Amino acid sequence: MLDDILHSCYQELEKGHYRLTPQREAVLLTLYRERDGHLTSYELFNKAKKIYPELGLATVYRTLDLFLEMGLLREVQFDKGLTQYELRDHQDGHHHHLVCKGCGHPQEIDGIFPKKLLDLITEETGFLITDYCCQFYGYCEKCRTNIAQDGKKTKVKELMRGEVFNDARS
Amino acid sequence: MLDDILHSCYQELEKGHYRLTPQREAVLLTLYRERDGHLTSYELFNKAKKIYPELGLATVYRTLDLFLEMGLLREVQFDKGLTQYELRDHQDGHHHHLVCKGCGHPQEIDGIFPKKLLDLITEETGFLITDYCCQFYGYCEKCRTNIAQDGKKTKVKELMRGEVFNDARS
DNA sequence: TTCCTTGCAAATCCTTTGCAAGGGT
DNA sequence: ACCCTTGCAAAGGATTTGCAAGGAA
Repeated sequence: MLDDILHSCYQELEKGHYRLTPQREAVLLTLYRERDGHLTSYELFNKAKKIYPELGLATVYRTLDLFLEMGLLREVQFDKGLTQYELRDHQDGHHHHLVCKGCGHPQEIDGIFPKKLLDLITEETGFLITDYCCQFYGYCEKCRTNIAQDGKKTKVKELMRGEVFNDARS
Repeated sequence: MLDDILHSCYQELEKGHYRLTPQREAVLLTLYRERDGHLTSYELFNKAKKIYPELGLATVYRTLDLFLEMGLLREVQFDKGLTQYELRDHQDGHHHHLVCKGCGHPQEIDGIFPKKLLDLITEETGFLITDYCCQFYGYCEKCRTNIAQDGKKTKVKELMRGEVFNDARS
């Protein structure tokens, strides 16, 4: 699986006469290792740095832009000003997100719209769909329990910011 | 309709011993007037300023936070670093977005998941859904034509940034 | 008096950019 | 030699925060 991704990445890069540098490899490998989570650029930077310590943050951003353009990645935005990245999984199709307004932790659920539906939309609107993503907002089981217990939504919300920024999920 | 919104807003505010100040009213009215578009905080600020010229940008942000917490609004993020706001429409149900990767212009399409589906998700995951939003990415009719004609995706992409930031849609 | 609310300016956070240097081809 | 790529530091843009002042309850 990783080999597949690396290989297709290498091919894509070659098309544009780009190189597979150690920096880019470190970013890709990190994205692969953490493919079940949703990494912010900063989380990604820190983790990839462990593979290639000279890595600079700007390079991470540039690499992400490149990978995005190559269609290797997907950007997801759950929270204001926080962009998270995930490897696009060409095998298993799309998944959607359950974003908890309590703890901010995004769960994933599998699901795919029938191709018929997408075609129908294109037919009706002229809009050609290349990708899609659905977010469900609400409260996860854990937070529902917490809120039921002490009703302290606000505290949970503050926690969430902390969790996301301080990389507590790693 | 506007009266309904204002009234429910006033009630919500009262609950928390908050006030319906002219600033908040100006923001709300602007959101209502532009309910078919998707306003960035800055667009909102400029338009609301016409109603209440002393309005400050920080107040707009604070008001948006408040309204968000009250569930009056929805945040949508189509593009990195650009948060857009729209009044939540409790009458007509949900709508989804067709986000064009060419011109960046978001179209809306109506659509609603059957409540059965939402319940099923909650049942399976324990996640209680309070809101949801689906984005379809691709190319709108106009951009598809442009790309077919001269293949200049990049130029279109640059245009898009300009359009969004320079408030050309107003 | 109390405390919600505000405008302004400063601070902060995330992301992009300019530039000179490094390194394949 | 050419040009892709990089790290660093500076710039940029959006959002938040500190603070003193205004104003309703």
